[in-house]
Amino acid sequence: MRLVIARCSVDYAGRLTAHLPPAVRVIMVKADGCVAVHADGGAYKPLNWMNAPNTLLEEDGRWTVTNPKGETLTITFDEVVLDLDHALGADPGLTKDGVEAHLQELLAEHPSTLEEQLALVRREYPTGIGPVDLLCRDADGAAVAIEIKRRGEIDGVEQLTRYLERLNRDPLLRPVRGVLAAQQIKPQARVLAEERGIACVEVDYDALRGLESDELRLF
Amino acid sequence: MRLVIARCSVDYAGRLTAHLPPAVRVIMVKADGCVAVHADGGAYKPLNWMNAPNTLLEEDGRWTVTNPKGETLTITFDEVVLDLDHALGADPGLTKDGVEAHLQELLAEHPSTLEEQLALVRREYPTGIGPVDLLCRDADGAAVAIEIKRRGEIDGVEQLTRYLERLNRDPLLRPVRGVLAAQQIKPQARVLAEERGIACVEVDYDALRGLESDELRLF
DNA sequence: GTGTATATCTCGGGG
DNA sequence: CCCCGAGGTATACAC
Repeated sequence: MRLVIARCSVDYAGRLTAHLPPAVRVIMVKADGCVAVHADGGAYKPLNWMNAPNTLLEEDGRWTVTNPKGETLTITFDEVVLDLDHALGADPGLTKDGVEAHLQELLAEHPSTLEEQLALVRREYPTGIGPVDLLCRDADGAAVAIEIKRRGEIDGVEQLTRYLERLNRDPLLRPVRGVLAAQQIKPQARVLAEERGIACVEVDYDALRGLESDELRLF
Repeated sequence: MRLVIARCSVDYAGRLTAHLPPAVRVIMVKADGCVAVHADGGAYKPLNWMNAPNTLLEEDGRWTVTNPKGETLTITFDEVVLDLDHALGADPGLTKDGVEAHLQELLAEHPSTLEEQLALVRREYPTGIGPVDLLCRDADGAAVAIEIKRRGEIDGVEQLTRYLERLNRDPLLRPVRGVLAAQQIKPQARVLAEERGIACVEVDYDALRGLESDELRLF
């Protein structure tokens, strides 16, 4: 990782055109070649950047970063305050918990927490325009498509609506109804879902994890 | 801007739980208080971070960053390689060109590039669930709702569909048809749009800018 | 503040 | 490679 503090101006030309007038900034060059120009504020996002892979041409008072797509980032230096380089080595990486994937696992294991006697047919059931999270059969054997979100919003209702429209073309599945399952469902998503005959179920993530650990205790 | 290079482990607890095992990383603390932990690769996004506003509690070998929502980022230091602080001052900020806003301006000025004799009624016409980019009247006086995107994708078709459903409830406007205008329209968006009777127009941004500069030359 | 749409979104997975 | 979906999305803007 190379860290440069310098008074500089920056120009980006690619997906858009952007310009930074001269000021003192921090330039971060990582081992994979990516370059980021940071100001002293404004969250973690850099003012300007260029992701790897790219090539860095270092000339007198000017860097030109070019990527294979033909985008360029040009940094023009007025004054360099600091320029240091320190190898960090590979990072072991981040471990996460609590995301939608885990919620999907838990609900796939315990579909009856959404609705009595609901039985899983398949996770990630393909529809031609993307996979629906869970396909189930209810107590009467009717198909139920379930979309799982951490937060239920309008997008999720739209997504499930598209899947339902597709699934209902299949004579072997028809009629398919929809369930939106989320830890929290926004009122306007609930309204839109109800207009479309889609059920909404709020899911208790911690309770589901409890079920899971109860099962583990049995073995 | 404070820059620390250190062997450290990091834990985040908030919207999810995440852990970083010990390794050498760069920690960036900006003037606004935001903290970002960077590895030596992987684009501009930090491995872990905490945005402003927050409070940084610096203890012996451990930083605890807490924000008002109750999320915490804990950095435990094994060894500090470097710790420097340099005030950068305020940044004049980025100037951009080529985004949707400019495309909207240009098309509001030249609606006839989308369709002959099309005339602007209003930009950002309110619908109750958000504003439609342009509302126009065509050669026959019929209302046309136009959604403008840099890239036309399924989301844009969904969005315009929602607006059209709303606008068509208004007896003074009805019937309203839709046009999706974008620099590039993806095939699957085109298919969905056509299924719904929405026209697709690909827009030449450079040609529009040319029109604009031609006009400027007349004055 | 909520709701809505944008982003040089980034990032990862599957075909 | 593109398509698609998720994100601790972040960010801006209107109501």
